[in-house]
Amino acid sequence: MTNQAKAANGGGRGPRGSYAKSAEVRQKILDACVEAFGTGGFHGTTMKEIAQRAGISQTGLLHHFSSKTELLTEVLATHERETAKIVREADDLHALQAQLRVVQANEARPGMVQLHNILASEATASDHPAHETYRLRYDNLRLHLTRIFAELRGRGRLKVDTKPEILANLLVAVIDGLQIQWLYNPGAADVSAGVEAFLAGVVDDDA
Amino acid sequence: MTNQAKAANGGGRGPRGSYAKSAEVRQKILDACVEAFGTGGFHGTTMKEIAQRAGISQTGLLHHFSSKTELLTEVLATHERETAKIVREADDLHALQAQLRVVQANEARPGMVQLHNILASEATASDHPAHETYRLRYDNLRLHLTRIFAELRGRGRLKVDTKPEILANLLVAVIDGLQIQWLYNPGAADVSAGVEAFLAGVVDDDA
DNA sequence: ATTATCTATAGATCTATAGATAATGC
DNA sequence: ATTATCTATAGATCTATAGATAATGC
Repeated sequence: MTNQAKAANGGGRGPRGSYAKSAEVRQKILDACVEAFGTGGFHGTTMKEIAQRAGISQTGLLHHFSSKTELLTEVLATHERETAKIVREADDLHALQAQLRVVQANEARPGMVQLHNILASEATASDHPAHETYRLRYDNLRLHLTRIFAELRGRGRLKVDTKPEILANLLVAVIDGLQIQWLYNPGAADVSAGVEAFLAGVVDDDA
Repeated sequence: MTNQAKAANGGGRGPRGSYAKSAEVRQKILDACVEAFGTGGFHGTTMKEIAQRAGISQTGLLHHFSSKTELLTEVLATHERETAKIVREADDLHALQAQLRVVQANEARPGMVQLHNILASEATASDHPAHETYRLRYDNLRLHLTRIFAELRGRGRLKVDTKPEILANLLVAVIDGLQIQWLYNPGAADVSAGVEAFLAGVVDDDA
C-alpha cells in the first residue's frame, strides 16, 4: 500500500488501512463533533452525545478516534484547514478583504462559529486541551494583522493614528465579539456589516 | 426577627435565620465559584472543586446553596450588582466614560472577567442555565449604548456616520473580544487602551 | 487476517440525599 | 430547637477497555 492510499484511508493507523467507507464515517463523526462541541463546549459534551449524533455506538466512536481530546484536536485542525482554504481562495484580494471574506463565509456555518467562540473562551483555562492551539492562533493572527495595518499606515491609507498593534487587537475583538452577539440574537448583530463598518472607519475606501 | 435581619442572614430561608458566621461562609463559597466557573465554566466545574476552594466539604456546600445551578445564578447576580455599583459611582461622568470605568475596574478582577467571558460563550447554548440571563443582559446593554450613540449623533459629536445600533454592537464586541485576548496573553492586549482607542475614533474628544 | 461494530462492563466520577453529631440562638 | 457540618452512600453518568461477532480486503 502506498502512503498516499494510507493517508486516504485515515492516516495510516494500521498495517493494512481502513475500509472504503471508513473515511465517510470519520467525517460524519467530525461533523457531529462540531455540532456537539459548538453547543456544549468540550466539557459540556459527552462521547455518547457525539456518537448519537453520528449514528454510531459510543464504543464504535472510540474505534475511530481513541479519545475525546483527539476528537477535539481533529475538529480544530479541520476548522483551521477550512479557514486557510477560504483565505487562499481570496488571495487576489487585499489582506483585510480576505479576513472579511472569512467572516462572510462563517455566516453559512453557524456551527463552526459557535464552536470557535465557545472553545476560544473555554480554552482560556491553561489546562484546557485546546489552550495552546488557541493561544498560538491568536498570536499569529494578531501578528499578521499588525503587519497589514503597519503597511497601510506606511502608504498613508489609515484614517486614524491608532497604533497597528491596537488596530489588530480591535479587529480580532470585533470579529469575536460580534459573533457572540450574533449567536445570542442573530437579528440584533450583523457580523459582516459590523466588521465592514469598523474597517470603513479605519481604512481609506480605496485601500 | 425582622426581615432586614433575615436578609442579612442569607435571604431568610428558615424560620429562625442563620448563624452570624453564615454570611461569611456564603461569601467564601461565592468567591470560590468565581474562580472555579471562571476557569472551567459551568460544565467544567465540579461541586467538589468549589467546596475545596471554599475550604468546606461538598455536602457542607449544599447546605448553603441547594444546587450547582443556584450557585451559578447567585454568582451572576453578584457580578451584576457589582457592575451596577461601579456604574453608579461613575454617574457624574459621561455614559461612555462610565462604560470605560467598568472596563478599567475589571482589570483588578481577572477572575470576574474570565467568569463573564467563559459563561457568555458557554451560555450561547439555549439550554444553558445562564442563557436567558446573558441574552437579556446583551439586549439591554445594546439598547442602552444605542441610545447614547444616537444622542451623541444628535449633538453632532460623532466622527463617523455608522448607525448607532452598529456602534453599540461594535463597542460591546470590542470589550468582550479584547478581554478574551487579554486572558490568553495579558501582555499582548490592553483592554482599556483598546476601548479608549475605539472610542477616540468614534466620538469627538470633548464629548 | 484485519477492520468495524456492538454489548457488557469496569472504574472513576458527579450531583444530591440521608442521617449523625456539633455548634449556636432564642 | 434550629442551623451547620460531616461521613456514608445512592443513583446516575462518563470515559475507556475487553471481547464477541460481522464485514471487508489482500
